This record gives sequence, C-alpha cells and structure tokens, in this order.
Amino acid sequence: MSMPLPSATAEVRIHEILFSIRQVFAEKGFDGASMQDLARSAGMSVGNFYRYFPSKAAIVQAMVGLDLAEIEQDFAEILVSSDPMAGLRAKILSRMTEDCMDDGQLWAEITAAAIRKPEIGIAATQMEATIVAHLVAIFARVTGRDQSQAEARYFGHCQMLVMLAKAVAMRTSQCGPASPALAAMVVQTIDQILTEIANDTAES
Amino acid sequence: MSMPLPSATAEVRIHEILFSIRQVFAEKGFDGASMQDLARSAGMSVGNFYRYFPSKAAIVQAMVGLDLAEIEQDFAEILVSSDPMAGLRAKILSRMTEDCMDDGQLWAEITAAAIRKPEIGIAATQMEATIVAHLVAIFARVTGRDQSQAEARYFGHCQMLVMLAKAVAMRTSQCGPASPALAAMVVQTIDQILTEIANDTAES
DNA sequence: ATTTCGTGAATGAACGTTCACTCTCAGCTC
DNA sequence: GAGCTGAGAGTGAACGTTCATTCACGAAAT
Repeated sequence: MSMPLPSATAEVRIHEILFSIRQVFAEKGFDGASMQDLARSAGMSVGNFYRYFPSKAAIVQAMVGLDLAEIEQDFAEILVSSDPMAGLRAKILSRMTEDCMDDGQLWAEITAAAIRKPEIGIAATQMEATIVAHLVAIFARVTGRDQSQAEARYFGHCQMLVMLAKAVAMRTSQCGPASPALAAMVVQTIDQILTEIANDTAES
Repeated sequence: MSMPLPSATAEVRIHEILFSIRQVFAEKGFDGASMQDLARSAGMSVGNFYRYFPSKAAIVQAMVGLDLAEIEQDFAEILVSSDPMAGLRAKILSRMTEDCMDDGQLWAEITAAAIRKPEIGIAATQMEATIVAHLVAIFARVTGRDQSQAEARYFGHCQMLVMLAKAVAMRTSQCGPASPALAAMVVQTIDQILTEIANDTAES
C-alpha cells in the first residue's frame, strides 16, 4: 500500500513494518491474519517479509517488545517527575480512554495466543513482570522504602493494576467505551489502590 | 473415538458434542481448531458434524448459550437462598479458583473472536447483559429496592464484577493460579463492592 | 563483486464446506 | 412374518480455496 520509504537502518524498518501490520493483526487475529495479508499491509512481497520475521510468533514477540519499550519510556518519565503518583495515575487513566480501541483488540488476540504458543506466552509474561517491576520502583520511591520491601508489600497491588488496565482495554474494544458507571467504578478502584500505597509511607 | 452412546434427543446430543469439543476449542482457538479437529473430537465424521452446526461461529454461539444456561441456574439458586449476598460471594470466588484453568482459556478465545465475528460478539454481549441483570436482581432483593432503582445505582458495580471475574479467569489460564498477594487484592475489591451495596439498603 | 533488498510464482499441506452414499430402523401394506 | 419405504444418523472422499514457506532471480548499494 504505502511507499517503502527510503528510510534508515533495519531496526527502524522493523518498527515501520510492525506499525503498519498492527491493525491487520488486531482485526484478523493470530491465526486469521495470513502471511500474505501481513506482507501486503507492510507494502512488500511475501518473500521479502520472511526476511524480517521468520514466523508469525516472531512478529507478535517483536510487537510485544515494541509496546514494552514504549511503556518503559513512559515509566522512565514518570519515575523522575516531581509527583510520580499523580503522573502514574494520569498515565493509567489515559491508557484506558485514549488508544484503547485498537490496543484492546490487539491485547485480546495476544492474550489468547499467549496461552497457545509458549513463545508468545513467555513474551507476555515477561512484559507483565517488567511493568510490575517498574510499578514497584515507583511505589518504592513514593513511600521511601527500598525496592525489595516495596515489592513484598505492593506486589499484589501492581498485578491488580496491570490486570485491571488490560481488562478495561479489552472490554472497551469489544463493547465500546465503558458506561460512566463502570468507568467510575474503575477509577475508584484504582484511586483506592494508589492512595492505600501513598498513605503507607515508611516512618523515618 | 467414543461409542455414540444410545442417548436421547437431538438437544442432548448437542450438549454432548459441545462438551467433548470444548477443550479443543480452548487449546487451538477459533481459527486454529479446524472442523476436522472438532469432528474427530466429537467422535464423528465431518459431514455429520455439519448436521449439528452449520458453521464454526454457530458452535461458539451454542457454547456461550450453554455456559449462560449454567450460570443462570446458579443465579436462580442464589436468588432464592436465605442469604443471597453470601451465596453470590461464594459463587464468584469459587468461579475464580475452581474451574478457571479451562474456562479462562476458552474465554480468552471467545473474547478475541467476539471482536472479529459480529455474531459471536452479539452472543458475548448478551451474556454479559444477562449476568448483569441477574446481579441487579440480587442487589435489588438485598437492598429492598425495586429493579429499576437498583439498576440505576448498581449498574457499574455489576459490570465491574463481571469484568473482574473474566480478567482473573483469563489471567489464571495464562500465568497459573494468581499469587496470594493478587488473590488478596481481588477478594478485597470484590468484598468492598459487595459491602458497599449491602450497606446501601433503602430506608423503609 | 558481494552483500543486501526486493520480487512473486510455485509447492504441498490443510482448510471449510459439500455431496453422494450407506446403514439402521420404525412404520406401513400385504 | 416378509417386503417395501423414507427419514435420520453417519460416512469420508472430493472441491476449490487459502495457507505458510521456499526459491530462483533481478536491482541497488557498498
């Protein structure tokens, strides 16, 4: 479809491909999207496509990796900001309302595929672990505890936050934007988790 | 594979087929499971299989319908019990620990397929609506409000509960049983939703 | 001159679906 | 009872399509 763009290095090229493929994968699913479909959406021939990704699972792995990199950047910004807790809250809420429509669909597919293909499952599990680790780091900073103490205390909170965010995204892509009543419940739950942690600062 | 069993009516037969198919669908996914696979698992030929289900989507629709019927029976028992709130809580928690391993996998597949195939999406949406309606009925009874008032007040709570239950089931099938910390968070959140409603009884 | 980037036809397997067919058995006539 | 009938349950080969993957080959770039 799109002109190949005379662009730079192979890694950049892979990013471009992943970006242009994204929607096809979300719309047709892991098994539903054929290599022919994907190659066409990437604006290249099948043969050439295989030079970039040796298998379908590799595509998903790369896509997860890309999403993770993006999220890690968000976390980096939040961690060094003056009010990490507020920044985190804003990020979570914006994730839920902003780009969900596409992302939720994709996550539903990845979640389903993760259970079947071990390689995808590993990537997905690793992603959650990484996010949780970043959340723990933020909470450690906010409460003034060290990393391991924060992990022991807030591990469940972090997992809960991740699960909630994913669930909302998936629901949104299936049913359309959440009803105000549901949105209110979600926000309330998140706020409660966050304030419970914020009020749990270590005495000096 | 299995002897045809001399069993009764066509409807019963369909239940048997759905039961024996379930696992294949969960393991291979909507597109991944072929009609040949499914027919073999049902212990019959492809041709005969098509006499029971005209398409793959029809299978999922029937499967959702069966699950819904089962859930409706659970709700019926809860509604007439002496302490519906406790019964409901027990049911939700048992759903999350008991049969999740298989069910979560299946729900991940259905959720993903629901976004792609409108017919499946409709069935899934209807299922959620039905469950929410039953929850509203229980909360109406517990708080002594009428149906429409209960709906206006607790719609978000109900949707939240359904979303949470689904999310936990899907997570369990992907990562194994939730960590104690996460389980505690989930239970806490559910209990909070339920007690918030229980404390909101209408003054007489 | 060699590596990289690109093509798209070819291949063989597997797919969803159809179809012509068999088998079984209850109900009917004689 | 013997013989016919037509409907329901079941079969599996066959059809046309699409799939993932490969490959022989051309164009550009170093």
